[in-house]
Amino acid sequence: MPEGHTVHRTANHFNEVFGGKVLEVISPQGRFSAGAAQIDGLKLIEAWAVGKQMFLNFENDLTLRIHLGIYGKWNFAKFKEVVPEPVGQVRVRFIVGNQFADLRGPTACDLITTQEALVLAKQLGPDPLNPDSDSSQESRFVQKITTSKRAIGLLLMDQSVVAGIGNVYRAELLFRARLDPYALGSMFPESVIRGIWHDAETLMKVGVATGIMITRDELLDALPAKVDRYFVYKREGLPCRVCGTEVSIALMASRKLYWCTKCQTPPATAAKIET
DNA sequence: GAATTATGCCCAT
DNA sequence: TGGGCCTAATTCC
Repeated sequence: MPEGHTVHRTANHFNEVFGGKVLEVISPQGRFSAGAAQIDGLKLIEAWAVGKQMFLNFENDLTLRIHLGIYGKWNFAKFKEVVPEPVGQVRVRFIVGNQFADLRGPTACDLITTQEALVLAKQLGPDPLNPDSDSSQESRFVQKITTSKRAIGLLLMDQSVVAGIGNVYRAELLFRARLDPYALGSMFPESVIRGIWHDAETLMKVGVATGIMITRDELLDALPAKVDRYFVYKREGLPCRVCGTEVSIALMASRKLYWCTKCQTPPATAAKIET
């Protein structure tokens, strides 16, 4: 389920299982054979993530950049005697001791220099899951949103505005703030946008900790059911959990947008007059 | 067993 | 705006 929290969680897991160790790297599927050969037998220095991309720094300044896209998945497992045969299309397999990780269907799996990886990471927007001491990430986010004439629903999906939010968090963050996805960034007072940033931090940290996107506070203590877990995401035609109005669906930049037309409104009139 | 769908993003037009 | 990528799970006959 690749929104940013999943990628950070995977990076953490990689550091725990494979960090500082010499990896065996192969491409059972064959599509990454040349790349695998270049890092096979090298030590993994560190795994790190920005937004939806994960970076694996190896010795000799080589970094593997992985983006799961919409299909990509990781599978981590242990084995007893012999590594099990790969199931399905395994692009890359990492093996250390009696543990392995299989990567299937990534959009991107490229070997680049560590320097190139740093440049790429810098081009991404602020990431609510990469903490900073001086709130500069929050400031960047607020600046980008409040100076834009694009809809807030588009801005939250733009990885150069904020890195790591996807379709689920977009829908749920906007509902929690009771904001109309079509309202333009420049219509919002800074305080409201700061609120979204902090809510994103909160929700995505829960996502990293649990591996599940929990966006309704009452579900925090119970393992939520797999389906119909959210406020509005994938709930088109069902009653809004707050007001009972049918949840709406529309395409926004060819992605499905879910929202409640009654609960979610443009920013307050007072704020609009100011701008 | 076939068709549809997906939490993403690139590119061409 | 629409097609392509690329894989597995779910839904539809």
